Amino acid sequence: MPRHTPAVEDYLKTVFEIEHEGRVAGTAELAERLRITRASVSGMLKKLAASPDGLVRYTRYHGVRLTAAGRKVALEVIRHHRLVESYLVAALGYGWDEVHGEADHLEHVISEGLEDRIAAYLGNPQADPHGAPIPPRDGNLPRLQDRRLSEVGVGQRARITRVADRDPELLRYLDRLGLRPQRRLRVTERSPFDGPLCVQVDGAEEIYPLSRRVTDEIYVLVDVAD
Amino acid sequence: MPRHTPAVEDYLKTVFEIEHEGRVAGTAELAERLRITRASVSGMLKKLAASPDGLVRYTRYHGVRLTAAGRKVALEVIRHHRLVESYLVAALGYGWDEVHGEADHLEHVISEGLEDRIAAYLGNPQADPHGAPIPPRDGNLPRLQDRRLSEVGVGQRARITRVADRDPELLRYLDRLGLRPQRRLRVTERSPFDGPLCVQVDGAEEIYPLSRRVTDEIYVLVDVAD
DNA sequence: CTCTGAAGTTAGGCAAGCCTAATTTCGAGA
DNA sequence: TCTCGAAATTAGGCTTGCCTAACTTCAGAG
Repeated sequence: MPRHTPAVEDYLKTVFEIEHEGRVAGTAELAERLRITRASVSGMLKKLAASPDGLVRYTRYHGVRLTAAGRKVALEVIRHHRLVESYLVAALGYGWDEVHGEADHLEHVISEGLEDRIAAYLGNPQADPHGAPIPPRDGNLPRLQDRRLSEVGVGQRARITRVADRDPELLRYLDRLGLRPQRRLRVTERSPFDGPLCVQVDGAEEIYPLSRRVTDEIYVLVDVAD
Repeated sequence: MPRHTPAVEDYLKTVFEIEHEGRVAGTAELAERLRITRASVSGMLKKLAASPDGLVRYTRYHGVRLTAAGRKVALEVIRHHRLVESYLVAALGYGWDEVHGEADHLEHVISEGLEDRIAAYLGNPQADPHGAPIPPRDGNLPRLQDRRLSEVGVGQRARITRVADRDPELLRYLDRLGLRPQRRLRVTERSPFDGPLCVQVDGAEEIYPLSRRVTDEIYVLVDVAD
């Protein structure tokens, strides 16, 4: 399989992420997430779709979709990213709030051989330090049935599956509260009008009120009552 | 200090290496080592010299020289390269013949923070797996008084300081013969007309005949007889 | 069904870096 | 000192990927 430029890899990765959240990737959202102008995105999408690599299907004014080939490249980039994050934490003492930026650069430069060695060193982990699943070498990304903490009702118990990794400040905050993947919690209260949602973590005493901005970034698996 | 593109970093690194071998970096040699055309090198040198960064002094038809600023950048890149090589060998089980290519890409992407953590993990090593000295964080590269094995006279004893790291095949060959940094050897014979030079390694029985192509790539410190 | 604002596209430009082909300069030897 | 081949440079062109400014299209509200 051919090599792609960092820019192309970033587009594919981002399209994948948006699709994985269940939306169609549009110019505006891509532009915002890639921190470039909409015009630039338009131009790039046109070129990508015209390329013989066939990574993307694109209908003017109606967004892009990854082809199977494009999805494969995106998954490789994401695998690199999440393996690197895991490695930096496990082997070099990084905090989970420090690895995202570093991985964003390294993901494009890691060879397949280095990827393999890192994966082997870590024992082929299934998730990165933020709980995000690591795609297997040539497989797909498991579709987890988790949902935002902001959507959980009062009284329900849940287990944290993952948290957004983009904002280091948020990560340090969550860390202080013990809101980490695998941790269990219970929603004790929800105020109306996007008011704070209160959680009790892992049977501890204290109850934390969390803003909408925070609960939107925490994903949980709600206990089934049967 | 400003960031530079991988291309610029590669130019500076290569100019440094040539200067460190005691020559003035000319267009032809840079082109060959960077695997691009002379025309491209000419153009880049002009731009580099005209840039306000002042990394390089350049006289048309007479080669480039690094300024203090350029030398500093070059040393940082080389430090990255050699730390990465060392790390891959020490922490991820790479062979010394496998790390050069990987490091050539990673050297441009490593942050200062990652550089520090790698150096700390390794205990601030002074040399990479091929024996090449690692420049200290903000210092210069020690000028070792070593010379090519091809210049050593018959009967002399010497200690290997470093070997060229570019050719993986050569490295595997040297490895098989035990010709590694710190290893001691004695020159037993030199045939005329660039014929083979024979060495006995570390008091072992066997004597290996080495071609000029090989002895030019091994650097040694000859024992002083006093 | 029309209007309008948000979303998207096109046009034109620029910097980085590379290329080939043509030309100039250098410097060593006759 | 002249010449000539090697070394270097210039001229012109291409791709990638980004930009701003001007425009078009879409889709939802009235």
